[in-house]
Amino acid sequence: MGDRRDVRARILDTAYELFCRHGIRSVGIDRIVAESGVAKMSLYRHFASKADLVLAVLDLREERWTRDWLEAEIARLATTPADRLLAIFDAFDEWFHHDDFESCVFMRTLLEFDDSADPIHRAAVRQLEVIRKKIEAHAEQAGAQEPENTAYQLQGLLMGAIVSATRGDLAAARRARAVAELVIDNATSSAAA
Amino acid sequence: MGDRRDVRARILDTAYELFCRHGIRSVGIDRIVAESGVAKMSLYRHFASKADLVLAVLDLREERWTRDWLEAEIARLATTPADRLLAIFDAFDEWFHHDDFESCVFMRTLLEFDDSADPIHRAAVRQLEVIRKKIEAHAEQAGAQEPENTAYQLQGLLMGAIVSATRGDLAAARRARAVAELVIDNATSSAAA
DNA sequence: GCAGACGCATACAGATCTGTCTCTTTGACG
DNA sequence: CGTCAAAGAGACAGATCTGTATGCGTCTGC
Repeated sequence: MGDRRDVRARILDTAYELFCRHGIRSVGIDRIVAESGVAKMSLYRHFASKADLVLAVLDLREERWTRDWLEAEIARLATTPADRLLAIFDAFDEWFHHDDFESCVFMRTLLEFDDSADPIHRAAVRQLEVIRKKIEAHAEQAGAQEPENTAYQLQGLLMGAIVSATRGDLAAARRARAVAELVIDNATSSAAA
Repeated sequence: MGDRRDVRARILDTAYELFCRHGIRSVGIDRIVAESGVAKMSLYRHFASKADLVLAVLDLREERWTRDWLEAEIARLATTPADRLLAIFDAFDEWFHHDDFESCVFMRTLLEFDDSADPIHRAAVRQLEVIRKKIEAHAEQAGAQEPENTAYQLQGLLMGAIVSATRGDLAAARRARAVAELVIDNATSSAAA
């Protein structure tokens, strides 16, 4: 096999898929080993522990989902700053309609690890903050009066929509988008008053 | 001990506390047995399996939280139908500020059990629907044009706020309340237009 | 070619988990 | 008091989990 050099990548890819789809605790090391076609000792050579692997997967999720996918979708779907905020909801609508919609691993992990001192819990919190900061930057560019507050509100809408989509509501993003319009109008128009 | 007759209640109480606080998978039967001071065989005499106990806890949560607590708070905090919708957010604000805020076991369970055919997953979905139906009834009484849509939107706000509170945002309910005002105004005032 | 690192395979340790079995004790009721 | 069902206590089975140890093949750099 020529993939001698990217054993670490194979492990990480498999763990990424499994953790994102099924959560952390319900996926065992043995399953990751089996599905990645790798020796268990190779996994523990590259990652000190399961927790270490989880943290690596959360970072990879930031790279692939938050940075590469979400930002690209926002840029693709909208041009003006105000449209960009709404485009997040359009992107989520597409996401929810994917056949293999896997829900949000950050929220899943946050709820699964309830100890706020746990590094895994903290990593999930941090990843949600990364997303909120991106929303806040867009809100600022769109002229929101209180970008931080608006970002909190919009992210709340997004997270609620994810839970709704996870229980099978495919219209969740569109419904949330309608609310987001009200929020954005209110946050930007109060300047004119 | 005089609590010979309510062994089942002691088990259920302990499981309720532990499952609601820490989730399902991270709480083992042994811990429930130890903390309820009951013999393991007594637990399995009253509940066929752990899954059975989980379903009983979800039902108990509906009774205690959804029916007894939430409805009572709504009635206590508001009198008019429109105020009642907003009172949900006020109740959540108090809930989030409890020292022992335990997050939402329905959402936690929904995300923890990703198989939509699993009875536990389905029970969590059903419990969230029960809550949405209650919101819908209040929305109808408040004169919303599309009570179902409004209920979906308000519940999305509530669920997003819960995630936010779980990551430590104590202002989540107040922020969501401000958005809810926009939603309710929009849903009820479009009749006048 | 050869040393050493890397990967595969697999057995294993030790913990934990669900669920069962057995034995003893206790309490309710006739 | 005697009976019987329920509860307590704890060992146990079997599965699964994380993590380690070992032995063997293979590729790479020198």
